[in-house]
Amino acid sequence: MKVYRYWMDTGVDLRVRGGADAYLRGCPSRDVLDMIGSKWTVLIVPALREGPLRFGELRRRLDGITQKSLTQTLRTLERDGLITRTQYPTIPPRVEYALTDLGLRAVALLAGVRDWAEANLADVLAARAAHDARADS
Amino acid sequence: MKVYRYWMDTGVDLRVRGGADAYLRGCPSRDVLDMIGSKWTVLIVPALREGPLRFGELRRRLDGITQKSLTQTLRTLERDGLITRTQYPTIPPRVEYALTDLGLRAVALLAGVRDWAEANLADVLAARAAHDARADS
DNA sequence: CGGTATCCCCAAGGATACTG
DNA sequence: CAGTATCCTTGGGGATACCG
Repeated sequence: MKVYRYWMDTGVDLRVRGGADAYLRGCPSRDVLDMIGSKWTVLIVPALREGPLRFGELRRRLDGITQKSLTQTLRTLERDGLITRTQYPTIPPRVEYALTDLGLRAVALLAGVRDWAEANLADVLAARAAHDARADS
Repeated sequence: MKVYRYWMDTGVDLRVRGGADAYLRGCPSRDVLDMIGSKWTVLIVPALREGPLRFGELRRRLDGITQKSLTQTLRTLERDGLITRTQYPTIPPRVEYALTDLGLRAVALLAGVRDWAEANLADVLAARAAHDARADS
């Protein structure tokens, strides 16, 4: 793990670690970015913060999501150890999803992203507007 | 901005703010996530931390990147106010890219993501391995 | 209720070639 | 040197239909 210590905060030549492809594919940044970059992850994980939810409850909360996308995202989150899936053998079936400790820590990460957005998004949007106003392209 | 205060840390019914589509498209989470989720942004922004770099220097540092992707990402970052582009009218041309204050603050955000990865990625990978080991699917 | 299975679209990003 | 232009591939995610 330590070999990646400076994977995104330094200017040193990254190629010294064995080639760009190896760097890019091996670097943990991809993993974590793919996780939080997933369209629904950022909504599902915080939604479970207050306690477990059933499949249908999640679907209603994320009103625009399709069954497939919800199932898919939940499976990935379960595989990555962020949530647990508990199935009760009743009829009709009842399935509950809950955050793990790791999932709870992910909420904290997302909170960091949220805080950055709240603090800086106005600047981003202003810069974008100013740039677009200079529509000399 | 305040209307989005709880865009990713609460369990309240998000639909109260006018429907899921409006929520999803209007929510700042998309903007910031698209920014940091871009494949090359997380490498370009920190690369400029030590000081300005020329186009070719960036390309060599991000060894696997294509000219198109580099140009594209730099244009987006410039539009969002994270970097500046300075062109010197010499022959051959010389173009330098540098972080703005906003860009510097983005480095801090990326550092937060990095810190999370360093602290928790081992758990994610372990969970994934354990899940895959139960290959009863 | 809580899924699978299938088809489809489209935008991000790579490969390649050309230029002021 | 620092790009633009063009073509092409890939896969995330939506729509729809069916199932234990």
